[in-house]
Amino acid sequence: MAQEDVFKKIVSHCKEYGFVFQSSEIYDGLGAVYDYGQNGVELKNNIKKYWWDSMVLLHENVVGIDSAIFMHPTIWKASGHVDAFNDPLIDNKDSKKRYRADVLIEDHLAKIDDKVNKEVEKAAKKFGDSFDAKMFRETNARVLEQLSKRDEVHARFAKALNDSNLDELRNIIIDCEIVDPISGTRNWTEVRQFNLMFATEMGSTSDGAMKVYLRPETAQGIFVNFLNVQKTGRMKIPFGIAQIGKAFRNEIVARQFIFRMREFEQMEMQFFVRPGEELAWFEKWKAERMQWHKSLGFGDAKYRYHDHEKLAHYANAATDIEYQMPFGFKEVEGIHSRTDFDLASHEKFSGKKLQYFDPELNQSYTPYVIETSIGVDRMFLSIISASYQEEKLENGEERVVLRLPAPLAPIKLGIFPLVKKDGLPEKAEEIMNTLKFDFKCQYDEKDSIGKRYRRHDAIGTPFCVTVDHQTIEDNTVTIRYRDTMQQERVAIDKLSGIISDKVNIKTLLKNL
RNA sequence: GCGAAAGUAGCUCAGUUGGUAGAGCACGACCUUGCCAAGGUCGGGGUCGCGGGUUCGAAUCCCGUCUUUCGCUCCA
Repeated sequence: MAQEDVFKKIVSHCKEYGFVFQSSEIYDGLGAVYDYGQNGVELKNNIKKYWWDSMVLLHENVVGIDSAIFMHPTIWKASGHVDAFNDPLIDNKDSKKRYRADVLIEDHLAKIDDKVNKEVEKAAKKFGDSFDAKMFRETNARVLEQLSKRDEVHARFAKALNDSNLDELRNIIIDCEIVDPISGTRNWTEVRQFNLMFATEMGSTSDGAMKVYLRPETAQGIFVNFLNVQKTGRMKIPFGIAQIGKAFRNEIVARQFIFRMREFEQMEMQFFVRPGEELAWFEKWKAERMQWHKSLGFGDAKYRYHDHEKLAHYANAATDIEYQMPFGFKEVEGIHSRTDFDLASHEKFSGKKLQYFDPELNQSYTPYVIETSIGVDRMFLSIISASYQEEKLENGEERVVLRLPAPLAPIKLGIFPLVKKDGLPEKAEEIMNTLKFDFKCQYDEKDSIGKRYRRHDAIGTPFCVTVDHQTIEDNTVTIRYRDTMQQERVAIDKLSGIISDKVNIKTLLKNL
């Protein structure tokens, strides 16, 4: 089966079995926004718990917070998002290609500069050591004109950028007769601004409302609380702050199901270290995070690192952990060495000192930061993709089974009476009522027993028990395993012992 | 945003040159059966994405629009 078909089936499966629904579906949907259904939310919560516990429970020096989605707007100036998330874009109508208008102009100006410089060099050769720019200008009207035209465009460009004047950017492209490198034409659309941050207003308009953004990442909530946590928690460097929460990006193109959404959830941890020690910590977290993924048992070959060659302005090392999705290897988690960029920038913009006094070194410094940032929804997709299997059975039939790691499964145990009479439903309910405090159980008496097993295969339930007539006599049930489809007869009071360990997040954590 | 394709029941789809909408699965009730998607009877569910137009009559033809998917593009 082609990979795209597998992906389509996974998307359908997610809807059919209550994992993921398109947002606002009865109103034709809302682009690139999705809702998690009754099974999806359980799986997602389990993923979050696995991450949270691996960070906060297993590391004495990592604590969590839950910061607000709304933050002071200046935070996004300090973080660089206000500038970096604003791209003026223009399309060429012939080649159908899209360009950043400012990059187009910059490239053009670089070419002109190059050309003028060559002319100057040529003249320098001709005039020898006695050459100077003034002399050259006086003797070469043509180049003089070029120089002045160049300076004029540079000035216009700088002003247009400063004013965010989109029309002027387009005028420059037209006036400079910039052509599309592919189509070679000058058939351009308008320049449009794409702001990747969602904005809303806070405060009543009569008082003068303030424009606030929905956070495009959770990390800044951690940075601005760095001192609060460090002081009140008496944290000593090195230490980390973890957070799980929603983030919002107004993506130009959001595609591939829940892989790229406009509203999504992140699990981020910022780890504060001594300057100079950041690269060693970067390597440590890089390895540790990979181990977290591999512990799910989907096969090590499904994961790889992708080291960044081109680094963002704040980073001095960066890597992605990629997972082999049905549509190729894709980033699931990013690990970045962010230097002191964020804390230093917030110091500058807020005017508050964000430093740590290190008693061992007997000095204060702005800590360096290693960030681990993982998309919950991408993780969800990778787990569903890895777990979804269509199996050919010995009898020639096919079954669809979600081989989720048991601790992540939405339902841990299906409880069925073999028939809907003879007191079997009552007995099944009784078992349900004793076990439901320990893990998520689901009772089902509808349809044949085989059908009920298959329904639970489809949502990844690792265990099902069936109450039959023998149960009434000797208090034993059959337990049926999802992966092998094998059954065995066990005493009811042994059930909890058999299942508990296998479905506990602890089981995953102990592999780390 | 550009280009292409698609949109009919919860799902997968059929629907003839235009004549008031169908199947399988799923869902609900009951009967029979009882360990791997059983059989039977009955039943619920659709203003055919939405809005206009042509026509005596539109799921079907025309225009517009919305949404989705894929490609381009972008991606901290």
